[in-house]
Amino acid sequence: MSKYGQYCPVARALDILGDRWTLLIVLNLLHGLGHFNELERGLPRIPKSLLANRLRQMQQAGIIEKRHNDSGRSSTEYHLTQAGKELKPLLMALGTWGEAWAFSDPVPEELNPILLMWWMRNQVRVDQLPDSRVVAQYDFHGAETVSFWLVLARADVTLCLTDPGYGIDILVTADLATYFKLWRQRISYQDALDLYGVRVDGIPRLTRAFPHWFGWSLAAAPEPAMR
Amino acid sequence: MSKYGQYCPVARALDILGDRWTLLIVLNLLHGLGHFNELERGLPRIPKSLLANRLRQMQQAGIIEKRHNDSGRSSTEYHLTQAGKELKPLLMALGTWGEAWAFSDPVPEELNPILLMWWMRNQVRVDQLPDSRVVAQYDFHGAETVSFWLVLARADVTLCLTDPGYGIDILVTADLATYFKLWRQRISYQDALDLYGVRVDGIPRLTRAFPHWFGWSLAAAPEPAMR
DNA sequence: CTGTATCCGGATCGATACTG
DNA sequence: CAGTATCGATCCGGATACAG
Repeated sequence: MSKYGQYCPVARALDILGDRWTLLIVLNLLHGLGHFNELERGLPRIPKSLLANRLRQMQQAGIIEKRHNDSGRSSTEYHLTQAGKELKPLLMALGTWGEAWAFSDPVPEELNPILLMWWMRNQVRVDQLPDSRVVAQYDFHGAETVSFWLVLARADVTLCLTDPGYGIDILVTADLATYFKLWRQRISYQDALDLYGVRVDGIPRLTRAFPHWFGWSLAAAPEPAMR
Repeated sequence: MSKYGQYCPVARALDILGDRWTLLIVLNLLHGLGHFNELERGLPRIPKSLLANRLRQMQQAGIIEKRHNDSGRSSTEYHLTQAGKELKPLLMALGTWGEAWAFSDPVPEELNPILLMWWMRNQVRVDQLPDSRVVAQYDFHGAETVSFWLVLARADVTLCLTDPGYGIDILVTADLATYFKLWRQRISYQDALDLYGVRVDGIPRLTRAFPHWFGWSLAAAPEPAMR
């Protein structure tokens, strides 16, 4: 047993939550990701076997439950129980502290553009999107230049690693580290455009609306992600 | 490196705080324990070497600092930095969640009476004590019967494993598991006396005051620990 | 008494490969 | 899509020894 053996609420909580990856899995579940492979995408360095173990442990601890949708083709889904949902204040406290005391500029190992795109995909506020589908291309230049595409529609948001072929409505061009900092609100949207060389090109109707399409689900108030 | 490699405030916070024992060390520091051996007493299962490692890491992470009191004989003291002090809301969130969702009755391995006595010693509100020294003897019966003594004075509170020899002013008799639950406020002081066989004997002036001598440092409001 | 360093067996983690 | 299996590297727990 890897337990603390103390009759103390904090120690008891850490018995359940203290294992590596556990709280990051909860964070992903709070963001609405539920499938095994979705979780894996959000936790790039986790071994599959460890993810499977953690999910089993978390189920046993009563913070998540597994649901089998036999009817639909995408079968298994993990959901937070009430106990799991009530971890949100804890995750917010962690995030607040991390922002204040552990959030210097990104280091090279953290500049994984696919993870950034995945985060953005998951934070799209579909209710803010225009009626017709929008394709946004992101060109990131950093160590090397890479491109990704987001196909934004109310019914579904898809992240593509190759041009989906519908034509480009919005072209975002940015330094990768800069865009990470923008996404994390370390710099404002206006400063990103004015001072940090981020470009958002397309017809004005779309580029004006663009910064309002992304949200910040763990923030207390549902503010625009970028402003 | 045992880092998550994500540019995310939560992941960054967990890079620093996620190692085993780290948050429990912070908890002890928040309770005012500062010496190496005090921390060791509050973390009964931690290897000395691991405690030394963690303190070094925490120092490097900037959440604690080491102070050498060359003048006094008890040399080194560890203190929380501002970053460390601001972990208090996080620890409180952990405690709140743990109380709500992970705080069933104690299991036998958790019934360490010395740890309980140590917690009580550390939570004495010296300002509530009477002017003259009080000796309280605790007789715990559980798997076996054990006794401890608390010498309570404004200037100093001492935990003894043998009778200090000043005479006994207050005698507390209780089942060990029951007293743990009382200490953690899972049962009220009144119920402990009326329903759970806890006895507090001595002259009325002292036994009436007794439950107000202990505090709950992490609680938001400085309420009496037991009522 | 306080604090640190070292050693070792076992548990956990990380990376890769493989399966239904 | 949703996992298992395997294996070397790392970390943890416990004991012991050592220095101011």
